[in-house]
Amino acid sequence: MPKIVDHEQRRREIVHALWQVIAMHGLEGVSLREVAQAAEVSIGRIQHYFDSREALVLAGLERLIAQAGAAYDATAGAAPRDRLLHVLVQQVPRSELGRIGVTVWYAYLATAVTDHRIRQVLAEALRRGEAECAAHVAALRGVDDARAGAAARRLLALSDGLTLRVLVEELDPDDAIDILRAEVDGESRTRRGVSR
Amino acid sequence: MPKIVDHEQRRREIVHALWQVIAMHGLEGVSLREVAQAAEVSIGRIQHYFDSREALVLAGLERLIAQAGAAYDATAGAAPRDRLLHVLVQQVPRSELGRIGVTVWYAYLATAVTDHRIRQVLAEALRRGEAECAAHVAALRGVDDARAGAAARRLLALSDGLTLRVLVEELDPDDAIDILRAEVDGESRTRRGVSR
DNA sequence: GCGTTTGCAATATAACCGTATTGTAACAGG
DNA sequence: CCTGTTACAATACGGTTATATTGCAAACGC
Repeated sequence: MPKIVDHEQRRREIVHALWQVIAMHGLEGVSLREVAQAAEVSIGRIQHYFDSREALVLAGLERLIAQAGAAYDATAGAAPRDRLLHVLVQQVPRSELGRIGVTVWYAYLATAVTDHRIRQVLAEALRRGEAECAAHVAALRGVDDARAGAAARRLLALSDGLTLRVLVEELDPDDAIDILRAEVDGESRTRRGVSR
Repeated sequence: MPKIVDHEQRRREIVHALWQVIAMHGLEGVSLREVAQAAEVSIGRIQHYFDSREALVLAGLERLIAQAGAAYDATAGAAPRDRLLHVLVQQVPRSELGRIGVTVWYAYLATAVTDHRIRQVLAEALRRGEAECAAHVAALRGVDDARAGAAARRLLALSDGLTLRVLVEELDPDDAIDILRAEVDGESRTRRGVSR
């Protein structure tokens, strides 16, 4: 019938603009006007592709998760140790571009505390990440599932905390990565002790 | 001359209401009207005691830091190990009241990423906490300052990450505390190995 | 070419925002 | 008692917000 455009691309453009705005002014600073300006499109267009501001914000989170998942899947061929390290290190911002992505991620994480819709989506992603991580730990150290899960939780929490400190500029990204690498490679607390 | 009231108490009441609002709706949901309603006072009163919304929000952060500092000072007589553990564990929300405080703290932490005024105030508090922590680690393990500082950063980051996961309800608070305790007591990576 | 459906842009609307302004009740000091 | 100052409360104002509504141009099937 009429005028066919690439919906997927339109949505992607808008969500990219959304991320820009979040990275600059936080989720608090997200308004349709601001996003429209960043995307250089009209408000009408955004309204056409997203039912509401809330729906847009949620779509932004879902795409962020999907993108991180794809980046992880791309490491499918690597050794467990490398994949584990990748998961832990990926979020530590090294470039300005990486910093934007992580800033957006933490903006969502923070609002998840008070917004239960966002928490649902985010919690599921966290759980998936933890399971992946645990599998690698199990493969790497040959411990049972319970121990691997606990170790995975610890590693991920450490990675989150380090990332947070890098974000508020209280920690150098390279230091954070060094700590994580040491944690993955030189671990002796599992009583099977690889002892570097 | 006229009508003397307790300024300190008035301000405290308003800031408490501010925290309530932040804990419920995030910093995004903070408006003078909302805070006024939570405090059961008029908007005029808030305006009388705080120059602007921004000043109120900042005062909320400063009071939060001061309160945490006081709680820490109250442990002055305890052993280094206990004080260290206190710093790490204090923020893990165990009660509903504690949860409110930590929620507010993380709301500020998240906006610090994009708001540089808040980052300044917050970064200084983080640095102070790290220094305290490092001193205890040094006393506890007898390592040099550089190593103690690195260990302190690691412990604090771990605590932050665990707390974050408790907040989004992906981790049980008791599990988080167990991990932290094990980290403080059963640490063997420092090559002085206390070996539990 | 024609009608229909899509893809928007433009505009209207109603709510809410921070802040400035104005008015007033209370009270301490002379 | 009176005067001056404080501590507000009430309200007005200009701006921004999300969203609903309206209208129109483009383009495909026929």
